[in-house]
Amino acid sequence: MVTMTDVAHAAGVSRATASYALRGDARIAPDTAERVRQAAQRLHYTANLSARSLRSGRNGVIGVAIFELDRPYPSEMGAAMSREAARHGLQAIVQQTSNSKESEISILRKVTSQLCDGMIFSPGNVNDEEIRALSGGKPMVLLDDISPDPVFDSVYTACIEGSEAAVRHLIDIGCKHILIVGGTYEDLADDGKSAGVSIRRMLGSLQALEEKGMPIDPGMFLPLAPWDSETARVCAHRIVDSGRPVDGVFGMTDTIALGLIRGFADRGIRVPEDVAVIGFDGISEGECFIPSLSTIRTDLDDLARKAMGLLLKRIDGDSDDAPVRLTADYELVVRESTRR
Amino acid sequence: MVTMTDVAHAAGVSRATASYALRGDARIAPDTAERVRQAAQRLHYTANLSARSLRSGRNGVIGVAIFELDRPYPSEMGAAMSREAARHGLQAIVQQTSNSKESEISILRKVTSQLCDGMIFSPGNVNDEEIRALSGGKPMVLLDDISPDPVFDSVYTACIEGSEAAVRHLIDIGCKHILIVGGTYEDLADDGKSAGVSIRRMLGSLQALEEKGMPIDPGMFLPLAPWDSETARVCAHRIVDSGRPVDGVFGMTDTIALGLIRGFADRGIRVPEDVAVIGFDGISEGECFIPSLSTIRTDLDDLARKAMGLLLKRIDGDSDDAPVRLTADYELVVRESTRR
DNA sequence: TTGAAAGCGTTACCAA
DNA sequence: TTGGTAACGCTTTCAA
Repeated sequence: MVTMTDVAHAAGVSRATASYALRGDARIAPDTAERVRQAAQRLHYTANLSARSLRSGRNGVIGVAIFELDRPYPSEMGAAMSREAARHGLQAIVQQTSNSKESEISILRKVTSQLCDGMIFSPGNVNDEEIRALSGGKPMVLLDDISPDPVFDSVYTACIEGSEAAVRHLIDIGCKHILIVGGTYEDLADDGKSAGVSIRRMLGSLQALEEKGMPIDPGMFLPLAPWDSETARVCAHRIVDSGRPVDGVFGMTDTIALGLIRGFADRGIRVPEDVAVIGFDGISEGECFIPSLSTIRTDLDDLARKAMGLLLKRIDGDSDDAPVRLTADYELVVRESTRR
Repeated sequence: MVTMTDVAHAAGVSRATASYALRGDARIAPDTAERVRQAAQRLHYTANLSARSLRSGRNGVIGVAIFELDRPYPSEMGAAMSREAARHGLQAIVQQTSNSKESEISILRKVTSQLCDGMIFSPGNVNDEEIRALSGGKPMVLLDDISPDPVFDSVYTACIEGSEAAVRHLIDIGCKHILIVGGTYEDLADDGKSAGVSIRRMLGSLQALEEKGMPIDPGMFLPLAPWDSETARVCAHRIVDSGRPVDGVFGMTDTIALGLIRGFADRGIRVPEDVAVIGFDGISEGECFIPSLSTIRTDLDDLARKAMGLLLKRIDGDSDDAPVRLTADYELVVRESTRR
């Protein structure tokens, strides 16, 4: 391994000079700096990030923790974060929490442990207080934080407005018998404030129904666990087999919506002719599907920009303000699954 | 930030003793060790990985570099690697190379830079020599390395055998006019040895055709760049519009195959009734698609197990052997897209 | 404009 | 069984 000492030696300067030269400090004479750079290149020198981090507390690495790497939405989000980090000359490292508390804790420790300068984190099973204790004061931005009084900056998906737009769209194209898949009406009652994604998507749906003067019936809300396409597929079978009238469905994620369409197809129900289906997220899988999926697309580039912006501000110490909450842009994307 | 010194102080022992105690060294008296552990827990101590890495050269982190985080196959692979790392008590960090040389180099530098103990790397635009120069002697396992004389251990997808199985399956179900999408026949000629994924998938396809005594025509092989579903969709349009007879298609990746099916649907061509379609990879998206996609599924758990096994052997210094090459298991999965 | 030297938090050697 | 101490490679202050 070639170290800074080697480079300094090869260039005939001290370690300090080499360090300054390589980071472009103005105090070093141009020709000295050039000599050092040449030596570094010749020796294939790369800075030891552990040493740098240990000494200066910074290493240019941003941690991104998402639920599952093998699901489209979180992984597209991780990709957006990586791109955004690169735009700032930083390197993102992505870790999956597997939606387990143990794993979330282990990842949070890594932040404390100086693996990265800060972290963007999707909390699942761990609350703000636990995060604070584990973060050791390192900057952190949360995604869709459900804490009632926040400790960290957070960026939200536009669950309420987006779901409202989704259900409004179903009503606008003439749906009379709408189903919302992903949560139950009962959950709405006991949870006034600490509203998770599922609750907020129900709230938005309700707003659209009320606004349009549609009848509201608790039976319109169907729970689903886990939120995956196979479960949704089975759910669609049950909907059809129950014989209840349905002409529009809002799946709380695209993955759910695609599973529903697949389940309807299994029973000979056509989308959009018999039932219109709309999802939420905007994963790229929906574009290629047959029929292509209408959805509320979260602008992941905007989400990444906002999250990274907040994080970098904290990292640079420019801000000691109270926690900030931002919401990512979204857009209604109308495709074949609701076109009629 | 609470350090080992704080813990040692709180437990009334020296730093050295605290260090040994926390890592369960047998030399420390049980009650001393317990006292140290209690203190560490009470103070929310977490080891500084940078310091550990700097001193001992190890920090329990494994790097995984994949092309794109937002494509199903690489991200499912990243997930498999993360699970496998966790099974060994290690933490995987995933980085995307965005298939750019600059980015691959920047990531390789991170290995050298002690961010992780070793790396699993999908080389795209960087050759073995460059990797060796940049890796600074750190252990590395490559995926589908195309180098003629390898420097590193490598794990391969079963491109040749898998593609052979795919095309054989098309022939078995009665296809007479087969197309292979993802590479051109001309590429086969100049590239005898350093065979990339595309070339190897063509070679396997050819073997099946020969074995079954089917006529071979260079026009059967259609290039595609980039390998994504939108491009494949357009390709399907062109196939249909050309009017050539086709009753079976092998898409070199599932993403290609799904795009082809979508493109056929755009032109009213039914899969599998008019054209049977099979892909390669086994991404979960194919299960839910309409029709569900037949494919050669790479066993990603097996791939991860083999790659991690090789890497850990090198990290532990158990092996100074010549580079090892292993191949991941695969399986033919027959679904609706070739069922008739 | 450059160099010497002091640490950052940890581990590992050696001595007690 | 424990403690002192010297590194690991880098950055940064202070002097020259």
